[in-house]
Amino acid sequence: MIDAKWLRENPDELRQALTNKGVNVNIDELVKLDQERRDNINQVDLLKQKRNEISQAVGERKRKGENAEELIAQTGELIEEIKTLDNRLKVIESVLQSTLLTIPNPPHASVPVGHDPRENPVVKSWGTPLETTDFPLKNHLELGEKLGLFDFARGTKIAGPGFPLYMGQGARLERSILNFMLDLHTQKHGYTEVFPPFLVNRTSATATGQLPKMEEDMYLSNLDDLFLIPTAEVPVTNIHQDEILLEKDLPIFYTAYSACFRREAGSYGKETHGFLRVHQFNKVEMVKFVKPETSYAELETLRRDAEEVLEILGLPYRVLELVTGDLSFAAAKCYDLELWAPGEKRWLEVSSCSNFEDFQARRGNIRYRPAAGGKVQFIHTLNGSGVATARLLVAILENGQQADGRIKLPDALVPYFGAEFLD
RNA sequence: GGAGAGAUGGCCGAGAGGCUGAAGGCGCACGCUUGGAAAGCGUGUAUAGGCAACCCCUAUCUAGGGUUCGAAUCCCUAUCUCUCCGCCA
Repeated sequence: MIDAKWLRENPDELRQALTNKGVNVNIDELVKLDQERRDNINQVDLLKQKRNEISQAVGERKRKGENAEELIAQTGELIEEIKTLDNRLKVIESVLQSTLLTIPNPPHASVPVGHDPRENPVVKSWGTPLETTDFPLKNHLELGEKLGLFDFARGTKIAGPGFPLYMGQGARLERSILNFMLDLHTQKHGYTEVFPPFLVNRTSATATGQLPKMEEDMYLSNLDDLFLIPTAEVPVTNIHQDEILLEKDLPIFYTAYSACFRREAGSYGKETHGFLRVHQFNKVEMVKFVKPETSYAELETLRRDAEEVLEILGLPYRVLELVTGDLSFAAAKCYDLELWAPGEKRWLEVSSCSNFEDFQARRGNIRYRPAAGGKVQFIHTLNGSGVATARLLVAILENGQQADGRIKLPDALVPYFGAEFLD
């Protein structure tokens, strides 16, 4: 959420930032509403002060055993007025609040301005994408079918399209990958492992920015008003919802496995075969709570932590810096990591690393107390996939395929999987 | 699902219509003391909003309503926590 105070002082800056993000918001309306709110507060506070003074005087007289009837008689009108103004204020604040919740985070000044995802600059490439081999390259579906790694038809029978069913070595490989990533982040990168709830309430989904605008992208259990999480970011960021952290405890790094559930409404058509776009997938997420002045440095190390997963696995990847128009609702800056899938002959997004600055912290009321004293401040939150599988699995299969039909696993996975090859 | 009990500041815990933004303790910070530390002593220590303002004013004792000139305190509702019973991986 953006700061109303900042908005009132920098309406033009906000207007430009939102234009860059490709969003149209009536800023003048908001500024007006904010002004109305403050006028109302000034009025009603004055009346309340008067009422409190009278009440106090009544108290004093009663203690002395004196009559206070004429004082009490003075309050009738005052109280009615306070009620009226308080009610009006409540309406104004709820409209203002709900409007503020629909305003996306303005992009950071360093983010390249653009609207088309094809404009996202490639800021890094690692490894050499596998283009040709002396045998025909298969895609993950063909490879998986041959080795019996998953069964999409039965997954569809059980739940519906987009709900993958892993079988045998496929199931084991998925689990191995997740364990490998969790171990890397906890043992080498200094994250604390958490295992969060997979359903969250509205407050949590609002804090991270999924609500109110992306409700139709999530699965909802109507009876309980709980949402299946689209990413572990939601429950993990909300660990410290409504808390005041101590500076000495920052930064806080969490990593979590979770299944992720996405309705992917309106994305039928291309890119949907196999694992490329599914309703349920597995992901290891990294979440950081940091002091504001460090968040951009933390974004870079977060990205490095994600990159390292791919480097240790020996998978060629590239990093894109998202242009303003491609940034998500809550992000101020974001990098996407993409893996090369030689069978699909395309890049697959397996990680998004974002700095939300204080956007989520404001919505979730996550703050910290500076050690030197002074005012409590909003912290900055970041998160990044470290990384999302299903798609990672695709890249491992397609990059590891051999002429004889077997799949060679990256060395780092062998201890987890218990064998060098899928066969 | 049934029956009870409870929810107060970073934590523990008083308070039972006005003098309570809230005693006392712990913790924390600073100072004194000390060769240094511990102990001891002293001082300070919630958040948000309004405002140019650390003065001031308003609000906040789980949340939302109500009674009252005045509510942490009384009434209603909701939520959460705990205990017991039932069911259950």
